[in-house]
This record gives sequence, structure tokens and C-alpha cells, in this order.
Amino acid sequence: MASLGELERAVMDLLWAGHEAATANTLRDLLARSTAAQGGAAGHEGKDLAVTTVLTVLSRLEKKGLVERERGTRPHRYQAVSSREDHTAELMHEVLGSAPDREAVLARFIGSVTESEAETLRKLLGHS
Amino acid sequence: MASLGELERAVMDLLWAGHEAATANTLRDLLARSTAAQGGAAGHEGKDLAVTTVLTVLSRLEKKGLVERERGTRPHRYQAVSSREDHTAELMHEVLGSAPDREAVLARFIGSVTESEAETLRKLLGHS
DNA sequence: CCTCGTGTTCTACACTCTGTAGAAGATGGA
DNA sequence: TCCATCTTCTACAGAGTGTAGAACACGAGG
Repeated sequence: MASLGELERAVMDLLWAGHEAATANTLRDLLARSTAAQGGAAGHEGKDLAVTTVLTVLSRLEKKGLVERERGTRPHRYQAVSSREDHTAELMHEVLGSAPDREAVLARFIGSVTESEAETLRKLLGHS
Repeated sequence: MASLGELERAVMDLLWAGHEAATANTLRDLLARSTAAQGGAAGHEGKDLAVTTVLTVLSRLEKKGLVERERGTRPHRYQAVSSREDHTAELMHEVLGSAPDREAVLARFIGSVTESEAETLRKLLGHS
């Protein structure tokens, strides 16, 4: 289980970026501003959503186990369960595990990694 | 773009396993047998599908760029565009690229790799 | 105690994706 | 020409996602 919709993804990005539990309203505002004013070319849209929309998405993300909410505080506060890095790494493991020959996949994977990343990997794999 | 449905996945598995371009009928039969006779517990089902169903799925997979078909032969023959390993490795790269801090993700990723896999990686990354 | 504003939960609908397949069109051999 | 076989078109149901109104809860102020 993995794939997120576009909006779900955008919300997760916000939760991952500006850590520190946010409220639905805050997120709504961030979604409106985020990449909205940017007259530039790139980026997505300047979503101007209803708060309920954000809440629905947050509930779904919670059900998926990606988001946690503090129910005690009046405006509930939401935060990502795990960091973007952890989550992404976990996803990579899931993908890797979907093939029978994991080592063969790793071989191909390593084959197309940038040199700086290869360097990082060497360091991480350490001695031995 | 990535995610496959359950049936799409099953078809890809067959194309990946028994290489050598197959026809829709062959695949239909394989899907029926595959894990069907297995009285055991594990596995999925013993799909007994209509050929058109298989063809529809193959068309969709073709549109997604995962499958290629030979249109010349009378019963068209289908085959995977890339090996399962290549495909999976590519997917891993996609996932990795979805995070801003790739190196941090790699760190987490390496952190939870089996020792034998780590060994493989060391070999692949060679010295230097 | 009642009520209003703010916040949350329920319910709903449209759209896309996937599984599933019948109906209709194409095509080569008897 | 006509049949068997194969492909393409069209269709529909069910899940997932985007989107939000309607209804419900609850503390502060009158």
C-alpha cells in the first residue's frame, strides 16, 4: 500500500516541510499560498480549498497511517507519523521487495545512481 | 507513473517469468492455472477470465509503456518492454527522486537492508 | 440557560482507474 | 462465400481521490 493522490501528496509535503503539528485551517492557507503567488512557470496550482476538503484528506491520510492527530486540543493538530526520508526509504524497500531477485534489482539500481550518491553509499556501507 | 492493479500485476509477472512473447490466450490459460491447482493456503486465486479481459489489460499495459505487442503475427504476441529487475530498479529511482534530500533517504534505506544485500552493494560499488 | 461562532463529523457526488466482459468488426482458410 | 478465430469498441460496476455542503458538538458571552 502506498500511492497518494495529488492533494494528499501536497498535504504530506506541507506536513513534512514545516514540521510542528498544524491545524486544518493552517494547511488550507498554506495550500492556497504554496506555489500560488509564484507568477513563474513551474509548480502546480494555487488551490483555494474548503476546510472540510482538507479535513477529509487528513482523515484519509490518518487512516492510511501517514498522519497522526492530536484530538485533545480544540483545533485538532496534525503531523506526519514518520519523516519524509523514512517514509520514502520504506517505500523503496517495498518496491525492492516486490521483485523475487532483490540483488539483481539492486545491481540495476546502483547502475544508475549519480556518482555523489554512490560515494554516499560507500560511506554508509562503511568498512568490512 | 507506476502503480499497477492486481490483475495487471499478475499479467506482468507472467510476462516477466516465462519470457518469450505470449498470446492473450496463452496468458488466459496461465492465469487460470497459475496458483489455481495449488490446494494450499497461500497465493491468490485461480482466475478463469475471458480472453477479452486479458486483452483489455494488455492494451492498458501497452498504453502504460510496460508491454509491447507484435501486431504482424495473427494472434498478436505480447512481451514486457523491460525486465522485471530493470523496471523495479527504475521504480526505486522514481521513489528516491520524489524526496528532496535523496542522500538522506539513501541513508535510511541502507540502514534497513539485509547484511547479504549490503555485501552485494559493497561489491557493486567497488572500491575507489 | 441559550445561542453563536468555530471546529469536527457525515454524507454525497463527480471523475479516474481497474476488473470484467459482451457485441461488433476484421481476416485468412475451407 | 462463409466460418472460426482474433481484435477492437463499448459498457458497467467498484474502489480511490478531489471536493464540499449539511449536520452535529462545544466552549464563551450574554
